[in-house]
Amino acid sequence: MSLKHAILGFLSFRPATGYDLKKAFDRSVSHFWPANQSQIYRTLAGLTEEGYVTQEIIEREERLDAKIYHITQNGRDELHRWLSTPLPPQPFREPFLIQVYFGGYLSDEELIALLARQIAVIEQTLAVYNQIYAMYQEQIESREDVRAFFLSVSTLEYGIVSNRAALAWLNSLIERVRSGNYAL
Amino acid sequence: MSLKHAILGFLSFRPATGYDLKKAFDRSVSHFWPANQSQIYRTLAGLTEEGYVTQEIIEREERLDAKIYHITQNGRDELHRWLSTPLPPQPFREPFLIQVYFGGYLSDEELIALLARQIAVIEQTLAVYNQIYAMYQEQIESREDVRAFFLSVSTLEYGIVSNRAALAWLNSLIERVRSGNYAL
DNA sequence: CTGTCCATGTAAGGCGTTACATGATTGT
DNA sequence: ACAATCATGTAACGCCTTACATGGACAG
Repeated sequence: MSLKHAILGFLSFRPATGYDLKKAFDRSVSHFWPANQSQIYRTLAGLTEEGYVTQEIIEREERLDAKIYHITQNGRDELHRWLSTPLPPQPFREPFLIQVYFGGYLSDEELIALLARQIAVIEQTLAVYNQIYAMYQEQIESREDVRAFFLSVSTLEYGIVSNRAALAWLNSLIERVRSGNYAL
Repeated sequence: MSLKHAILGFLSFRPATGYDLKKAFDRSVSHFWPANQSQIYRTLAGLTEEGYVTQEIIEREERLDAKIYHITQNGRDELHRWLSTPLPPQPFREPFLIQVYFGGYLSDEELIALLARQIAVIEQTLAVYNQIYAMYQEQIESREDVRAFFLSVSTLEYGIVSNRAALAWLNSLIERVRSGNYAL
């Protein structure tokens, strides 16, 4: 379960509430690990039981208590252990590719529409990634933790290069469908 | 739920048992849609209820009945409808990138080992994909359904180009970690 | 006679999503 | 007056995985 370790990672930077964590995810790793709110709370409960984090409870009369989570030494050890542990190959599921796989049932028009839509989606994603990347480029000079920062930003690079590859493939596919050149 | 439609896709080629389908998945789309046996059986039950497939029951005394599934016209319609329907953007989860994101906690050695392992895994995958692709290249000339065949094979191309992009990124990352050049 | 193939499923549990529910504070 | 932000959670459901269970046929 990687959500667990991603949460430990964020808590290793600073203590946070579940709400803070949700924002941290959305701001940084959501492009390769979208996290959902209710699950963050459930995972935090689990981490507390396992002794990887502790709760600092802030009572707020009339409302539910606010809870600030702190990582324990145990939690830091577990994080480091996991970071250097090879992960088993991950199953990868891409429904869009199923559509292409059975694309023989679609007309050229339908097929090209399908591909063009996908291109539009990816181009939008890339525009966002590029913008964020540019922002990081400005920031990096003034940072003390250059190495750690660089590594975290490199995951965005991954997003950019893999989306570019997908885009090139889609464009070439449209071209070949249009020209009827079905050579491999 | 795309498994449903992938199954309909295979049944549109020919009737099959759950067992046959499992093999069909493993042989063709497992690189972007690994399917698991128990789920295939459950999904087939659902498809039957929905009227997209029918069961031809072969009784085998002493053993569980064998069931051959046939797609109905309703099922073909549903397949076509789904194939041309835009899919909502898919959440994408890659735990390896979480490891890189928090890679600041690892030493250069640990980090490079992590990246090198990933490179090895991808290179192996690519070797397999390339081999299968070469096999298809030989086959395509003698096929009548060139267009449909071409489209199904193009999903393998996707696997190849996206893995190549990942590989290039990993190599560049190792290089930069080694040289301590943390520029973006 | 051991293992692999064929062929079916059930059970249990984890991960993840969507929807719902509460309530104070701050900004427009 | 209304919406957004802060902050917590529960409930229900669906997808997917892992493990387990059965049993004939056939090949080495």
